[in-house]
Amino acid sequence: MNLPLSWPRSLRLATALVLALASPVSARTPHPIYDSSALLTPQPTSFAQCPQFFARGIPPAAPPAHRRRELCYEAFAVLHDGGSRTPLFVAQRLTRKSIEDADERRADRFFSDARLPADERAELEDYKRSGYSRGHMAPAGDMPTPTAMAQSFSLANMVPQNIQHNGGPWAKIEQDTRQYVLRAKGEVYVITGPVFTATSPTIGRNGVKVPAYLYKLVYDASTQRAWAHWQANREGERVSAPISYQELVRRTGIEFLPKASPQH
DNA sequence: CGGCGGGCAATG
DNA sequence: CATTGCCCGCCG
Repeated sequence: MNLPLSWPRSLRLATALVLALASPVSARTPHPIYDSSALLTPQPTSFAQCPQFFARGIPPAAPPAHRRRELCYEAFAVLHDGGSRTPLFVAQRLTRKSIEDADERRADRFFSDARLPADERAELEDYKRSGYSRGHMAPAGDMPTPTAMAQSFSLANMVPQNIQHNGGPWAKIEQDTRQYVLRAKGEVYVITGPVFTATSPTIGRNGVKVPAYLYKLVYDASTQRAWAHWQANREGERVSAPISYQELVRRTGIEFLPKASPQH
């Protein structure tokens, strides 16, 4: 897409977004990046409509539960849990090219995801002065387009994360993952999520659950090798040695890389 | 040390 | 509501 370079940068950016979203925007509509409804309305709410984020096109097999909702975004997919008001997992497909494109300016505009029912979603006030940071599952630093960058700030992509861990060891794991993808032969599928315990605390009026652990599964489709990072969500936690795929499945109860879709 | 990427909050 | 400045940890 080539828009006139004589236009102001903001106009070119806004126009590109409007075309990309293929949604009519009136003259008084806010800048698409800053309008969560325009950001999300065209996005499907079933994994069947975004299989590209899953290895072999097959989403993880999680034990059935109520108040779980599938959300597709431009560069990632979320299984959201209304009980914890957080994602259960967030899936991405990364390639060398997508990482090379991941040079967008950080959007830094968090928003509550209006596609979720009000009694299932986190609000900005829940995180404010909670002592926890809004920790991306699909990292902002992975996002290859302005729209994907903006969408990554949905609270449906966030969990309450220890501030030091998020900015330290966890950020390093995210960087290491990007470095791995830059050297990989083809597609790398990454699934990131929280793990709660019976005594997990909550934050805010809506009771957003604070995870005890965070995991990040990395699956290199070209080598068929998989491993997982497993980190306690607490201050002082260091980058720990990766665990096996099977050990991650055992700890979470989620079969992240099923060989085939479940039979009905 | 500076740059970068993970965040935060105060300010008009 | 958008800008701006700031903190922190990691890395070259």
